[in-house]
Amino acid sequence: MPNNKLTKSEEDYIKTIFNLSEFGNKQVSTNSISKVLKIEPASVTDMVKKLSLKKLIYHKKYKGSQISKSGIKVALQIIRKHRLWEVFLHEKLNFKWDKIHNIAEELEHVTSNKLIDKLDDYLKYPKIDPHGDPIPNKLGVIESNIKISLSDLKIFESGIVSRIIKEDDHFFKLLKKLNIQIGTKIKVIEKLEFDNSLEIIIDNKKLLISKKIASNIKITKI
Amino acid sequence: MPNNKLTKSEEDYIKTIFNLSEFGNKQVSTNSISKVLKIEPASVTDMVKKLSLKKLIYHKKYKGSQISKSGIKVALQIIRKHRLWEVFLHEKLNFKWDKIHNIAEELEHVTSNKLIDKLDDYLKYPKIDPHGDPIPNKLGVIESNIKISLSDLKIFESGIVSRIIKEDDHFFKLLKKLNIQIGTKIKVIEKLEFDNSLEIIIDNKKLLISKKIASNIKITKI
DNA sequence: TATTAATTTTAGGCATACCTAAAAATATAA
DNA sequence: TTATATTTTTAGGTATGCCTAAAATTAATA
Repeated sequence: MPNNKLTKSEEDYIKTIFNLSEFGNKQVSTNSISKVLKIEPASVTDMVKKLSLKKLIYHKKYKGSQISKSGIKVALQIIRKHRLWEVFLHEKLNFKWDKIHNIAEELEHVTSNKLIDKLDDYLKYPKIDPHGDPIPNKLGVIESNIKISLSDLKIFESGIVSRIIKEDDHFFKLLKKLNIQIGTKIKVIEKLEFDNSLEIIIDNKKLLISKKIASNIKITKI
Repeated sequence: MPNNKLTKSEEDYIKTIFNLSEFGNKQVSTNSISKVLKIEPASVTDMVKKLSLKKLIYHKKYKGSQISKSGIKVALQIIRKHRLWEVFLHEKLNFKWDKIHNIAEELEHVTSNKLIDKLDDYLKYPKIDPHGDPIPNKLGVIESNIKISLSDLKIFESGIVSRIIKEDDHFFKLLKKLNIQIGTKIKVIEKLEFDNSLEIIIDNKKLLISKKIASNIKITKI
């Protein structure tokens, strides 16, 4: 039960731990949090203790952190805010989809629940954000939809890009150059044994992408 | 020249000092800042020193603070953000005009300039916010319009309510009860010598309001 | 298994932005 | 003009959220 309002920092940690935990199932290491948030491990330990006291996560010394039920609840609401603001920025203010993440990162910490519910209504209750990520509803429920990683597609299978996992400016730029965005149709025609690169076809053009790139792109099979 | 980004606190102080200074003309006392922000005078002194170092204000020990040119520039941009968000909340999200202030108070600190310019465009460059306050443009320029206090109206003169000065929930509720809002037409028919109360007519109904109420309502004469 | 390497935690510090209590300066009133 | 009241500042303290360096624990490897 999250009684008190959380600080921006606390919210950032909860969101990160949730994202790393794969829906609360995995233990999350101090180091991994440190890397995502670019905060030293020692500082992460401090905060992780604090969140543990607030029962938002469970933490055992040297054993990593696991997000609690109330932690998940909190995380889903932050993610809801983030993604609704992304929809707003993209659809209403005409921001390019690769520019919205950083701004939404700030807007997600604005506290009013009334605000986010009215925004949701204004945007007509969207189900996914411009990156293809699903938007939790007011109760934190996410409508499930089947997505797999592009790197898990088999040879001669095709799919529609529905989500970009790594949210990073460099990666966004790369995708732009490759003409890959949400909605793009991709067919895999070869998987190289040498380094697991994928040969794919987009708009009738062949190109080669690394395993790392492919595993950061989620698609829905067609 | 404001080089570095300001913290939320610094922005709150700058805005407050600007508001108290009547467009940079008046010295602002440490006590008055303390009262508006509900922060102890000793803490105000700390911050005022800091802002002075950043050349956003001039401060002489025991003599009060005066906002500088670059301070005014900063203040106008914060005010611009605040009022544009108020327009958004009122017009797009259908918030009642007496509910928007607190939310805008948070949104005004979101940093992206690109965001606020796109919002301005989306809202079609509004000139006033839902309280009737003018919105500075990108360059900080405010379109002037002649407004006087309702308490300065003479007997048998009329005006349209264009601005509520005191931003306070109790006052908003009172105005609601009196049926006074932005756009309301008011005619003064009597000024009582006893306590300077005003007898006014709204919608053909007579009522009595105190000097204090009247001086917190700005109108444009008609 | 013993040693080395990596991870995590503890301990002690720092900046921000607030606080209280007391001192200094200024303003007001007798 | 002197005494008193008010305002403002100084001095010292606190919580938050970060840091570095070193110690403790766990993991990897020879």
